[in-house]
Amino acid sequence: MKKLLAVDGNSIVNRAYYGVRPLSNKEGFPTNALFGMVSILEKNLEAVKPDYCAIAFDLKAPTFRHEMYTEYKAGRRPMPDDLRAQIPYAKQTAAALGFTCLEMEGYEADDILGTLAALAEREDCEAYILTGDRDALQLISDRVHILLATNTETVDFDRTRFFEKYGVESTQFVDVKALMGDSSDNIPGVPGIGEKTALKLISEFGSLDGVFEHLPVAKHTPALRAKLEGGKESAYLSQRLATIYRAVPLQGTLDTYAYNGIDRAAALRLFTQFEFNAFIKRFSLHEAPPTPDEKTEENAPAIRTCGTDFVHALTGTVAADIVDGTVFVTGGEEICALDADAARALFARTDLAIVCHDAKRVYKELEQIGIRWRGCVFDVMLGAYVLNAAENDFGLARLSLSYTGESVKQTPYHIGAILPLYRELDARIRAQGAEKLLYEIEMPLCAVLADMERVGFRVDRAGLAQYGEQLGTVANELAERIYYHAGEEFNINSPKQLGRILFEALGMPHGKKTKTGYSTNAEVLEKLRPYHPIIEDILDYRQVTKLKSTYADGLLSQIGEDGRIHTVFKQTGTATGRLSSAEPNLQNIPIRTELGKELRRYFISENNNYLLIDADYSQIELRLLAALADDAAMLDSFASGEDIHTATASQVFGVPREAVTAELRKRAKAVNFGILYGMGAFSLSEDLHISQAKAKQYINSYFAAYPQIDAYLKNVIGEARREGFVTTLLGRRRYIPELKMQNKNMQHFGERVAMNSPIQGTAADIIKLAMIRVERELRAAGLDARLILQVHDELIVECHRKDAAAAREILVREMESAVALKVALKVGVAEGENWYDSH
DNA sequence: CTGTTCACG
DNA sequence: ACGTACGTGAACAGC
Repeated sequence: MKKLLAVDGNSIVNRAYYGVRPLSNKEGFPTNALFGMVSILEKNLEAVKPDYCAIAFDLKAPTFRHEMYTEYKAGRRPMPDDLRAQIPYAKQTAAALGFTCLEMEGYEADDILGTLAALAEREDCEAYILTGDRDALQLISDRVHILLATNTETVDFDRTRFFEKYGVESTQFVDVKALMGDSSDNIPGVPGIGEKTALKLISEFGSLDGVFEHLPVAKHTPALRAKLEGGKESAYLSQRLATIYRAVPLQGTLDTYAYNGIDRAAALRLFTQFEFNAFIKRFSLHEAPPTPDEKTEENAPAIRTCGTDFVHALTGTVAADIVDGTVFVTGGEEICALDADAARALFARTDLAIVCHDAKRVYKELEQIGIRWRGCVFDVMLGAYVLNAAENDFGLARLSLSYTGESVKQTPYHIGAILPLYRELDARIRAQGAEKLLYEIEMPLCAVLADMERVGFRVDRAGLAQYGEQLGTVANELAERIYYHAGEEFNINSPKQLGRILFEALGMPHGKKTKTGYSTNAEVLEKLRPYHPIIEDILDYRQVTKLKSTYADGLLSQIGEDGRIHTVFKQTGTATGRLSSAEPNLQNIPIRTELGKELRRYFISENNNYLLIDADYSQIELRLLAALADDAAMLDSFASGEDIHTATASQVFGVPREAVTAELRKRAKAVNFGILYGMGAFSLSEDLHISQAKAKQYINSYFAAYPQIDAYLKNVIGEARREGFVTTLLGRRRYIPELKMQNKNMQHFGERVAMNSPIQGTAADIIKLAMIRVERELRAAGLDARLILQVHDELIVECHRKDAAAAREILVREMESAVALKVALKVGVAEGENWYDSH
């Protein structure tokens, strides 16, 4: 039997809106109801596998029910603005998913659904009505199911299920409503009669008519009889209001609503706009539609237009195109299958400007086949990152759609997408004054990063393995002791099991709870230390197993055949402009505890003839805060060369510098850090274990001591609110949609982001510039030295001993002079045979 | 696949 | 009543 899926659009969108946490795209447009709707529709398309699909919406205009009863649906809270804004898109989106959208003046969505259900019954078809509204349950019949969507699940109500739940037939449901009323629709019912009484009456007398026909003879309590007598008229009005009308003048047969699958182009366009990347993936919208027959020849028209000898050789490997003398290249997975000679000829040409997507990858892939090429003039991925670092998909497909409105599916290589994208991005970058950032920082940097990744960092494999074994022994001993204390063996790594042991078996007082249970993090355990010796063992166990699994074992598995670890630097991975490091992450190698710091002894130089030189910016973020805010007091402190936290302590606590104790300095340091993050009194009080009042007092004193910092931070927030984004020194943008959201917590988060991002991002701009200059100077001086790692404010160079002094000088000089600000940038430097000694 | 925890700047 | 300092990546548990 064929199946119809008919959806109450308003009801489902409404459920979705309240069921899904607030979401928005980078422009601040709310998308949570849309997200929820797509999710529900997808699930039910999958479950029902319908032959016909329709979705009905209410219109604003009054319906026949309002004519009957002017109070109908009165007193409803108006739809929230951010939900209303999503409704037109909900219609478009449902249509893109293959639903025929229906709306009819004078009728509600329910009536349309009722009419469709009746149509389905006439055409011998099974109907599934998807709604969140129980009113629709009256439509249930042998052929009509109601899929009742709640926040957590969708329940399939058929006749049996309905009877089990309510004890009456679905056809009697309207009469129940007629008695009990419905506060959400403002249907009056009989005053004083609720659901229980209504169900009892209808099940006893069969119908509303039955109830009133038997009224003279039925043995009701006097009170009930009085209510019924007084409420007869209201009951019959309510019955008419509650009855879904099943003869809405719809045109056509069921075939009008035939389901033809989703409109991939439309869905991709909408999902891209909403930034529903998970759905783009789930529906495979980025893949070419499955038409394998035509693939081979027809799908690569752009390649065929590249009618020159060398590009011909690239067919099926690199995507390349020549337009106006420009070759466009994008990194493909199979680039290593290139004909090397043809590629060498292509990349040796100096008369071509070559534009890529993900140039670093192209550089590295070419290197695999022995071609060193660093000549990309524009990387569309980096171009988009400069325009808004807060995006998270910088894939070519998404960029094309967002910036040129083209969906790229004509070839697997997206060739034609690159030129229009390049033109659009270049224009936008110039318009926002970020040319220098792209052309002088990100583009040259990606070449530097490609080299750093290729060179890698040597690791002492045997030493690291031995360290790992020691950790293993210690972990086992600790585990035994923990089991002994607990009186049983359990998985210490499972917060759930650990919580059970600590807070149930051993009965310790639990602190915070997480979404899923008790919190067992280090902060909580620290407070439990005095209660039981098991706590110390657990903390030690956590530390030791973390070191072993993530670092000892984890890093060992990543050592290449050359004895070195080759991390991947992600250049578009952070919202602030920083790099990130992955596979493995070399930017989070332990240093804060001695046991962890030992790891750094196994990060070594190439051999005895080489050294590691480690240079790091001292307090770069605080210095930038002083400079960006142009705060006289803090600039003075830096200019005088004194310890900044001591100076802050002196200012904030009003004591002479000589009187600043270690404790005061510690507190000032916490405040300095907190300010960078836009911290509030609560967090500072937690951090320093002081009262919130005291913390507030510290913050007030701080801003009194540094009034320009206060003004600067307020100003940044105001600007971010007006413009929608914040900018770094070199013009990198981060859009902050959170500032426009209704949710207060999100707004506060947006404010903290607005305060922190320009500082963190400017520091990132600066060290990137320094990296380019350092690498260039090392080459220019002909030194046997190269950059191998960056850790946000720190650069590591591997260098032959004979060149160490020169390399060290270049590092410090180029880092300190990368930009000229009102504050000096200071660099500390050290060297050694391993990272432990060189830091 | 998500949540928790913890490593870094 | 809630949540509460910015930015990351990896391992593990458990659904």
